[in-house]
Amino acid sequence: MGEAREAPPDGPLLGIGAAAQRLGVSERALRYYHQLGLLVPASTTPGGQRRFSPADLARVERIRELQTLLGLNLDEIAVVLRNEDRMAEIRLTWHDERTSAAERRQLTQECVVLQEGLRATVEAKRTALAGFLADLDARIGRGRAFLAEQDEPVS
Amino acid sequence: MGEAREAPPDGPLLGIGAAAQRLGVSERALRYYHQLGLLVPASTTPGGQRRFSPADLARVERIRELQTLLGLNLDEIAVVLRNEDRMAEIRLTWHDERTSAAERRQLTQECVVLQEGLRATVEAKRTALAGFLADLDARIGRGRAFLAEQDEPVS
DNA sequence: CTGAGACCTGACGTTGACGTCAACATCCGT
DNA sequence: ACGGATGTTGACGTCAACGTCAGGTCTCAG
Repeated sequence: MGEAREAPPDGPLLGIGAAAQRLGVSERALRYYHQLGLLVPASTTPGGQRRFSPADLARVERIRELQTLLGLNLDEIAVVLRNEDRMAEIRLTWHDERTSAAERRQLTQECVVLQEGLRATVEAKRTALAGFLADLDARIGRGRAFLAEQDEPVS
Repeated sequence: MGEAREAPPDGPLLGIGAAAQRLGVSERALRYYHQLGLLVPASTTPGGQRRFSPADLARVERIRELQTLLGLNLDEIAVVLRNEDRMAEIRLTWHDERTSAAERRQLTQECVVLQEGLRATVEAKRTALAGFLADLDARIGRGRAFLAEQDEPVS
């Protein structure tokens, strides 16, 4: 308990090129996410270059997931991520500090409500997808039946 | 058998304004879909105005579904729809005509393969969504636990 | 037959999420 | 200390999927 004060034991920090290559995204995208405040590099060199931690990379993966899987735009993703950040922050200052339990309760409440909103939309999407799959399976089944019927013309 | 030759018993045909309103999309979108060949109105007036059948409306709903649910772009959607159209067409000329059974078999085979490709991507998406939901539930669970713990400070 | 809508075809504008290029700055191995 | 790889900030370009005019045409109730 207490490895380092303000420096979480980051693994290797990557320059923007390496990070981009590892993630399979463009450097431009990473700069863009930074510009929007979606992604703040773990540190920057005195000269102003971005250095990305593994946690940063994970965050980018999450961004892409929210994009491709849920079809959220970057503004919506910002909301989701800010929420998750607050939850994490609250858990960090958990038994710590006396920042008023009631206040914390309030924040947590808000976050939970928002997450449940997200959950609902995700659930709806999954349900719709299931229906879609059933439909597809029906089509495929009919197609396969057709093919089988032609393989054995006379039973 | 033989209600009308080239006129399937369409219900009411709608003008583009009514169709758009009923579907909750813009007239521009409908014209755009038509322009791309995604949506061909059931008929057009001698003066060149589009008249949409219920089947056309269903098609638009499917387009939107493929957009929002699967995140496909209109080109990809065109592929999917053309496929489905061919399957339907084959089923229509089913016991009819002598357009070579082998040929039909070939087409069906192709369609089934494509549909299965789509199925795979949809399935993958659903799986990913399930993982996502589990993650969300975990977060929400932790939040709720926090709140409950504060409601009963001493057990 | 007529006129108020409804509709048509261009043609240009918009928005989100970057791509691309220019001109300059920084980092780091030797 | 140096130089090539790597990075930085603007600024403009792009692409899909429409939005938004303008200027003319079609439809259909009365």
